[in-house]
Amino acid sequence: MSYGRGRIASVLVVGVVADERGGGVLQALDAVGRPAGPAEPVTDLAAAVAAREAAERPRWVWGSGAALYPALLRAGVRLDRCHDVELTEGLLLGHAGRWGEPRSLAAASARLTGGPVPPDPPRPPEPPGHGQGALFDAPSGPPGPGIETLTQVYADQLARIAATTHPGRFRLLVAAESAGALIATEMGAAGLPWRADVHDAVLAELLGEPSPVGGPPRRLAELAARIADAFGVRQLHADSPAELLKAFARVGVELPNTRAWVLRGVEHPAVPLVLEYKELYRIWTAHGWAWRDAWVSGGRFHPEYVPGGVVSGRWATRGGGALQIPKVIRRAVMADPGWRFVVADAGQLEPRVLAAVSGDARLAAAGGAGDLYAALARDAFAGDRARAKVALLGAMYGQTGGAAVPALAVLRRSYPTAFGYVEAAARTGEAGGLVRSWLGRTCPPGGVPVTDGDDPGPDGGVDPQSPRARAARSRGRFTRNFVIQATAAEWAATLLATLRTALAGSDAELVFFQHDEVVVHCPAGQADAVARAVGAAGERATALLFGDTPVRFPLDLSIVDCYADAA
DNA sequence: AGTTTCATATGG
DNA sequence: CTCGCCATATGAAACT
Repeated sequence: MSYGRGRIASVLVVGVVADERGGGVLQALDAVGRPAGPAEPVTDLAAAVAAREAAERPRWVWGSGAALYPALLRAGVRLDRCHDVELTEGLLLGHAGRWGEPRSLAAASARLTGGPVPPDPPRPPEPPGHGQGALFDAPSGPPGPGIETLTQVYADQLARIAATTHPGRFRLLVAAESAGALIATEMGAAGLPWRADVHDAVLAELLGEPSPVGGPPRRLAELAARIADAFGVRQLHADSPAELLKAFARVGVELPNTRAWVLRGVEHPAVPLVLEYKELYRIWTAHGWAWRDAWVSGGRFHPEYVPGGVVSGRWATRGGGALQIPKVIRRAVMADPGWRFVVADAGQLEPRVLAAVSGDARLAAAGGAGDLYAALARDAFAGDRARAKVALLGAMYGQTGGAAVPALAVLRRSYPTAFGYVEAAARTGEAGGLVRSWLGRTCPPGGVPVTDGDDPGPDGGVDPQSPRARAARSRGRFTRNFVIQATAAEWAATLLATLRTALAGSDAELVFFQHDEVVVHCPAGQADAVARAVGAAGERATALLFGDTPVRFPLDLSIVDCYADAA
């Protein structure tokens, strides 16, 4: 078996719009977005798209993959690549400093022709029981933009992309973002294999039997009683921070809050009980029986992924908390019989991104090692890996206090170029400016710059305590981290898109993606080949983004039956 | 009664 | 002198 295939020399481009009756219009386009033939009205859009995909595998241009692709997928049509006008418009508006303006095809067209710009319609979540109803959900309002509108906006977007700071990079960003929309739809439809019986067993082991009346399960009720006992009271809601604070105060312990790390520093017989209660209570409410009934069906967990749902370009999810599945609950994620999971995790992704984008040769050399922190420690921290790590993380997050301060000074001295890179991003943000990721995603604008209209302090400077100054520093930390986090998201999205292409036509399916981690479900006999394909996708992503860089982006790969067993 | 904010947990 | 980034989800508490 082999994965991957060659590129076709010239990629055909076909625009597509849907009508409300399952039909639509196709339109071949040339390299600059002009019509390259007559518009082709069709009555069965899914069939027409499927036929064209099989014959030419074009790049599809459409208003919104989130709106069109689910119905195509339900009809059994899988597409190789697309240009998503709505996602691209969001990226272009951001690049132009017009973050937050409506980004729909209709809005983009209105800006082009000078008409009134309609606000983006709220996107209703896909109903959990999808699969019935019209092939393409009939919009309740007036008919959507036609094929001429689509082609005009597409051509305009191509021109605007060409005018960005780094057009080549921006094209990659648009391609990755568009592919992400396809993958998110496919992944949500496929779902993550989920064994309800194993989930039940985990819950029974942790929580005891569920209460028949919907109250807390047995072990939680027992813990609550023992906590009340330890405080010498009849009853106590351990999940209420206020009650807990009062209870501790009565036994002479004054606490600022009831966070776990605060409680851990307290000597009292109730503490270990409370900590256990918090942990189990969380699992019961957020990932217990009710969660399973709502989100798991047919042996799969079906979250709704939202690519680009986070300002940094990371994916979000709507409902189900798919990106916060606790480690213990991952025991329920089991491969089908005869199948395996290939789990790949990009270790130390963000510091490696800093090494690659900052142009700091010394840090880039360290980034060539399998363990960047260890290399950093050998190079500049007298072998102290822990100190090297807090220094680098502190620099990327904007830490200014605590034990990291001396380590940060070492970092600044040894890697001035890398340090200066994040410092510059922070200063730009503090001053109210915009920063961009490596491929050109732009951060949202901030508020008013700190120096304008702020009352001078006693020494004539700006009061660092003022709300405005605090907000400026907060925005500086945001922009400082944005240039790293957003670029890391781009690397991961590029890997994912590359991997999807490599796996196309095989039995392997992408079933999970979480920031810097991807899970593929495949027949056991193909697991080794899939693992190699994932590794190759990582190398391809590195080359596409950074070209010839000494920085490596190694993947921790494991082949497992159960997600919880992944390294 | 319904909505918003707070506190706390989870994930990266 | 305060000072670590991005999120989602829950229930309690505080609002309207």
